[in-house]
Amino acid sequence: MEKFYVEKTPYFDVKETLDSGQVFRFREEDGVFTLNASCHKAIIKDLDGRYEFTCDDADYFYNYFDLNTDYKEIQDSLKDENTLLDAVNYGKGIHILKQDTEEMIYSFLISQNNMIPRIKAIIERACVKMGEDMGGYFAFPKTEKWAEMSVDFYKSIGAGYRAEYLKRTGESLISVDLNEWKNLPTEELRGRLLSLHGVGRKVADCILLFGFNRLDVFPVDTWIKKVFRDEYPTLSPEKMSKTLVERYGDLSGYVQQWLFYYKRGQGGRKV
DNA sequence: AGCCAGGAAGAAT
DNA sequence: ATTCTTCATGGC
Repeated sequence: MEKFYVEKTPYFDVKETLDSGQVFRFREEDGVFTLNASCHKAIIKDLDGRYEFTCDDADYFYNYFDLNTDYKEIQDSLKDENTLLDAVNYGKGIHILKQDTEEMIYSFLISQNNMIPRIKAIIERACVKMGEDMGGYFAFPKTEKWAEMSVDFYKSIGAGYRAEYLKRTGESLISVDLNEWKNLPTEELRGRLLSLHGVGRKVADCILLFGFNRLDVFPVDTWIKKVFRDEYPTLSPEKMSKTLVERYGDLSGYVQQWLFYYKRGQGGRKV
């Protein structure tokens, strides 16, 4: 196991980052976070002023938590809008994680029309039953496994009507090299994602943001709709997303995450 | 009982 | 090209 330390600042907070709905495989016990990402594991402790990361791969998690990006500069460059400033202040320590592409695809297939605690539970069961045993924890299942298991199996772990999406997307991705997709411009990459059964605009944008680190996207979910329904009452979710990307440009991904976390927190979390 | 949750597919218009 | 209906599941 490797260790590294990161100073706790107003611009980086592990709890806010993990709890902001972009990642599902973590738990908190007595202020200690246990996180699984792809085939990796990290234990993060808040030691009175700095974070201690104990993990299998320090380089992986340093990059994963996006610790080379200056979030103060990003926040300082945002427009002077009341709601946005309140949202940034509320989730000031959120970073956009650089997560595994495959993990984001299957995770956000499961996320649609679902609740975060349930999403976490379904993914956990999938990892336990499908993922490689890493000794004490399980890796996120690979595409070959998602293609292999049956629709009935996915229903048995609680996926509901999304079971077919998981099966068919697994079969589709067998013949895909996702590393090639990483070189595509955002628009074209979104098109590839939309060709997957069960991936619509919102899920595609979440995969683009969290799985490809594309910041020029603005996922519009039920919470973001609440934020902008007064300002854009007639826009469909897709047009709302396009409008917001025009408005916030390459900062769209950050802005979306701050607003999502703020609105969901204000609206009353269901844990 | 009905509505909601990090929505999308398929059908109807 | 848009709008409507249906789709599991569980909490409230």
